Amino acid sequence: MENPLHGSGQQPSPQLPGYLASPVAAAPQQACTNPIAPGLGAMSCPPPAAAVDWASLLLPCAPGSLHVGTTMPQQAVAGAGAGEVESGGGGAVVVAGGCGGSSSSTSGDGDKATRAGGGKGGGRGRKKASQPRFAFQTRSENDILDDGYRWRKYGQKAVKNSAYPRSYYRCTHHTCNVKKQVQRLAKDTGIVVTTYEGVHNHPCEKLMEALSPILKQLQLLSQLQCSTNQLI
DNA sequence: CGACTTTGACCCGCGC
DNA sequence: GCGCGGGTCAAAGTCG
Repeated sequence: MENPLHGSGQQPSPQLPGYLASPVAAAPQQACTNPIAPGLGAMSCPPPAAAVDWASLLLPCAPGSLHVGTTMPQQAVAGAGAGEVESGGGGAVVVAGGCGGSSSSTSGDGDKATRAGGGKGGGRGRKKASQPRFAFQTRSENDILDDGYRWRKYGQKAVKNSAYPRSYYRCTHHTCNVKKQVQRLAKDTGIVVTTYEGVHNHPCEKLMEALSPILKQLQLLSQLQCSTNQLI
């Protein structure tokens, strides 16, 4: 569910699992509101391997790559800040910050990794490294959407003007600094707004699991072809 | 026992 | 300068 780009003719962002970008059937009980990725509402839905955009998944982030779903029927909101993701009900919204820090909606004070301040809370990474950022909505009963990556929750905050809290997740991969925020729309509690920030610098785990048997078959085929050529 | 979630406190940016 | 709201940390608790 989480690739807002697919279907727009754009190359899906590498940081989002390509299989989620595929127009696969949604789970029966989950009507995805994202016309670009109609299957993205299905948390329990296994990756539809046949429809995977493998190439995009394995690509590293291309700074400056497009993140906005241009074919969205609803608005695309620049700088999807927290709580800024809204739309007329039912429609999907894709929000994009610029890749490479070109258009982050936040104050853009740079990466304060070496922030002063000790004690509890000292050195907290605060806003806002300019990371590529996009948000989108899915209609789902599940807040947590299985995008193929592993996430660790590191915070939850009550959001003003919303009965539902916002949850903060971070990719569990050691070298990966991707974060995402998950929040239900106040206007339509059936809609989950997910905001990704950053770019995965590692392949999707589930993708690799799905790929491994295919790769093995490819190896076998390649070997077979080699031996066939030798015979000829 | 490691990985993960919960939760309160802390810090920072921004608007007034 | 102050207060608010958002984002993050980290200790404690939970789970497999």
